[in-house]
Amino acid sequence: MADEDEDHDTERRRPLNADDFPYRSTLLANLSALILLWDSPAVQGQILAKSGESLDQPSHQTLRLLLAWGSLRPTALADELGVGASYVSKIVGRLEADGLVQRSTDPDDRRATLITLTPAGVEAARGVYALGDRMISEVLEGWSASDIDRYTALTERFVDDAIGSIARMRERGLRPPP
Amino acid sequence: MADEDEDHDTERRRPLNADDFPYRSTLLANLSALILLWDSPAVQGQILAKSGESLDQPSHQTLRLLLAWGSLRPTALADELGVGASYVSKIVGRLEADGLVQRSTDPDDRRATLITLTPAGVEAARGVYALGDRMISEVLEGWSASDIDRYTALTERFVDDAIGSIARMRERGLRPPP
DNA sequence: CATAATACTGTCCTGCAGGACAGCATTACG
DNA sequence: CGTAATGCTGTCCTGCAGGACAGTATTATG
Repeated sequence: MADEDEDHDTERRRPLNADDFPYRSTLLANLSALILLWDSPAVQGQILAKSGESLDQPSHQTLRLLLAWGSLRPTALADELGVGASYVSKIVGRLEADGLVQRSTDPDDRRATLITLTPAGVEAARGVYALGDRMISEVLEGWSASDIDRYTALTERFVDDAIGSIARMRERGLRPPP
Repeated sequence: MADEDEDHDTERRRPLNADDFPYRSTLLANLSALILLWDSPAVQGQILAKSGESLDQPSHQTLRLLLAWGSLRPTALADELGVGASYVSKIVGRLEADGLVQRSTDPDDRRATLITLTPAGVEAARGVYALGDRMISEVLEGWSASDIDRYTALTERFVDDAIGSIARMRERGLRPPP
């Protein structure tokens, strides 16, 4: 592993050509590209490497969810992750053993459990974002303050609206049209 | 399955509280939220259901990558997906059997193979995005045309810059700092 | 107060994601 | 022209993701 040629073929790869995307706007194409970029092993590998080595993907996702939504019950978590309850139980068990989350009985319904991030868990969850934060800073380097503000505000609005939209989609139910 | 109570607990869940995110801006938090939303089983389930039933997740991802980047060689694909070459071979084999992609020898290096979407594959890959497109339309329903334009342009710029940034990150290598 | 329904956990088990390796082209190097 | 390096595919194999199910605690229903 001495003189390993590292420069891949990034150069020859043409980034998204908007003409390939016959959509109402190029917005979806770009949002998708964003997600592809974020999900690429280059980025995810870095992130997992950063965030306390031993976090497997579901734990990682769980921390993100807890940071985003606050305390959640295992069932909600299972819903969100799309896995069975017993599997969630195991994930949470691991995270609890690592001292990243805490279980407590829901005072409203003492059958239920609330999963909450411990301070260490918040730290870890934020650590997950640390690289992203640096990346974003780097990306925004050439931007004017007003462009940043504008983009931030629009993204915020978009996310708010999207949350509403998805909630409506859920209410409509998931059965596909006949 | 008669009177199944479907309304989850969407209501009680407070969406992203920006104060939880001690970042330079709320941008990262919102971009992350966007990705969490997109990755949620509610959305992904819909998308997979739409797009010709039988697409498993890696195939799905492969189609997205091919649509985004054009023809790719299996090694590049393996790189991008973060899996081994032999596994890619299997995925591509399945897609080829379904008539969605086509293998051809790379004229530049006849050892190598180029994977390209067939017309049917392009169709399928676009189908993957169809729901997203509808969702975005719905989300943007209340937006003014100029806000949409502004947001689209800013997102495009952001993605372009991010692509550059990630390319630079790759060149720097992936070794974590000591 | 008895029975049923809901929320979680622990144990057991299976399928298959996905790597290791060998094999077959093609190209690069001396 | 021989030997090594590179690109892909097929076969074989394993680990573990993650479900089914039974068990326990709490709450709802009549």
